[in-house]
Amino acid sequence: MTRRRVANPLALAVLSCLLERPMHPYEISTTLKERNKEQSIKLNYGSLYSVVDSLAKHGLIQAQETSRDGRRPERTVYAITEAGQAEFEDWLAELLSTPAKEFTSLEAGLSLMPGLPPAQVATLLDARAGRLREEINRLEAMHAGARAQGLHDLFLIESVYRVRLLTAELEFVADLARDIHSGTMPGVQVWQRMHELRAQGVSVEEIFADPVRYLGEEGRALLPPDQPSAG
Amino acid sequence: MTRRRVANPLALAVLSCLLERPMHPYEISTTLKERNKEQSIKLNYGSLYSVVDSLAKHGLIQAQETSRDGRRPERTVYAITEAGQAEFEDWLAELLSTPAKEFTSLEAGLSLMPGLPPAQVATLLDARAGRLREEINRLEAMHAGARAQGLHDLFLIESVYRVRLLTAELEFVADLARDIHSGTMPGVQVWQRMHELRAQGVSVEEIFADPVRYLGEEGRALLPPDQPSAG
DNA sequence: GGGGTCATGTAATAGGTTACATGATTCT
DNA sequence: AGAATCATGTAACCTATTACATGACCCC
Repeated sequence: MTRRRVANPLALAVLSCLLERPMHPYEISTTLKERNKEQSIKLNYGSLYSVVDSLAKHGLIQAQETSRDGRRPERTVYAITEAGQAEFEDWLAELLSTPAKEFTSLEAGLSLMPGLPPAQVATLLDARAGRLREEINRLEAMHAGARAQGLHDLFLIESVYRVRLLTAELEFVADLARDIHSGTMPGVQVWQRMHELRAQGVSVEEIFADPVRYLGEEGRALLPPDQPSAG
Repeated sequence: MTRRRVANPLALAVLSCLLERPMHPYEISTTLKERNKEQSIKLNYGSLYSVVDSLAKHGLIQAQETSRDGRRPERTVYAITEAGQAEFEDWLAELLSTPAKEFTSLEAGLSLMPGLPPAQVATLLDARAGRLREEINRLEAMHAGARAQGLHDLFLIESVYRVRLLTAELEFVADLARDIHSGTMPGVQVWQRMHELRAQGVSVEEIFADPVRYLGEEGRALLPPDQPSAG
C-alpha cells in the first residue's frame, strides 16, 4: 500500500493553495507559476486535473460551485476540507523531516560509467561542469536581484538550497574529471585497457572469465571480492 | 515528443547488462542486484518486464530463444542489437554530460515550508539532520569495508557521489534549523506572527489583503515586489 | 512432508503525459 | 481581420506499480 492516497507532490501544492482560499484548477496553476513553485514541484496541466480529481475522490478537497464566465468553459471551484488540512500538515512535516531515497540521473550515469572509455567520460564530465557553472550563475544573479528588491532569503530558500546542491555536484564532477584525465586515479588504466580489448573484438565475458590474463595483476580487482584470498 | 523512445533509466541498465552477453529478464534483475545497481537505478519486477518489452518493440534488443528448464516458466533470452549499442552510448553520454532538472522532495518541502510554524519546522529539520548523519555513516562504513577488500573507488563512485550530496544537504539543513530556532533569520518573526493570527481565525487571504495592518512594517515584504515603490 | 523462499512471469489497475478542443481576447 | 495567445478543460494513450500465479528447491 502506498503511503498516501494521493502521492504526487503536486497534490501538496494544490492543498497549499486551497489553504488560502477556494480556487478552480486553472487558477491554482497560475498561482503556483506566479510564485515560482513550478521550479520546485513539477506542474503540468494533465497531471493537475488528475490530481484534483483524486484529491476530491479521497475527500481532501471538495467541489464548491460550478460557475461560468460568458462562453468560457465551466470552472469548478474547490475548497480544502478538514481532512485536507490535516493531510497537508502531516505530509509537509514528512517531507521536511524524512530523507527520501531519490534517484538522480547523474548517479545512474556514474554507476554505468565504465560503459564508455575513460577519456570520453572525462570530457563529458567537463561539459557537465560547464553547464553547472552556468546554471549556478543564473540562479545567483536571480537571488541578487530578488534581495535587491528587499525580499528575504526565506522566500528564496528552496532556490538557495538548489544552488548548494549544484555547487556540491560541480565540485565532485570537476574533481572526478581531473582525476580521470590525469590517469592518476587507481583503476583508470584497467578501464582504458578493457575498452581497447573490446575494440579488438574481445567480449566482456571473456575478459571477466580470465581478467588476469587480459589485464595483468590489476585485473585481479575484477574478481568477485568475496573469496577470501588464502594467505 | 519524448527524447527517447524508452525513457526509464532501468532500460539503460538493461542495455548495459546485455552488452556483456545475452540474458533473460530475471537474470538481468539478479545481475543488477549483485552489482548494487539498484541503489542507483530504481528496479522492480513489473517495470523490468515493461521495459524489456518496450526495448524489444523499438528494436534495441531482440528475443533470441525461448528455453525452458524442467517445469520452470519459460525464459526468453534477449540480445542487444546494434541500434541498442548506439542508444546505450548516446544515452549514457547524455546522462553524464547534461544536468537534468530534478525535483527533490526536500526542495518541494522547503518551497511550502511557511505552511507550518517556524518552531515546528526547525524541529523537523533537526530530525532530518539526524537521519542524514546516520545514512552518511552507514555509507562511509560500507566504503571503508569495500576499500579494505581492495576495491577501487571507481567501483564505488556513485556511492561516493551520494555521500557528497548528502553531506551538502546536511550542512544546509543544520544551518537552516539553527537560524530558524535562534530567530535571527530575517522574516522568521513575520512567519511566526502569521501562524498566530491564523490560530486566532484570521484567514491568509485577509492577511495578504492588508499585511502592514496585521504584521507591521515587516509585512510590507509580502506585497507584490513588482510595484516600483515611488521615491 | 509441509512451509518458506527462489525462479519466473502475467494481469489488472492506477497514475501521468501528450495531444487535442474551443471560445475569448489582444495584437498588428 | 487573421494570428497569436489566454483561459479552460477532456480524452486517449502509455507507463509503472501492485497483486497474483505457479512450480521447484531446500530446510528442519
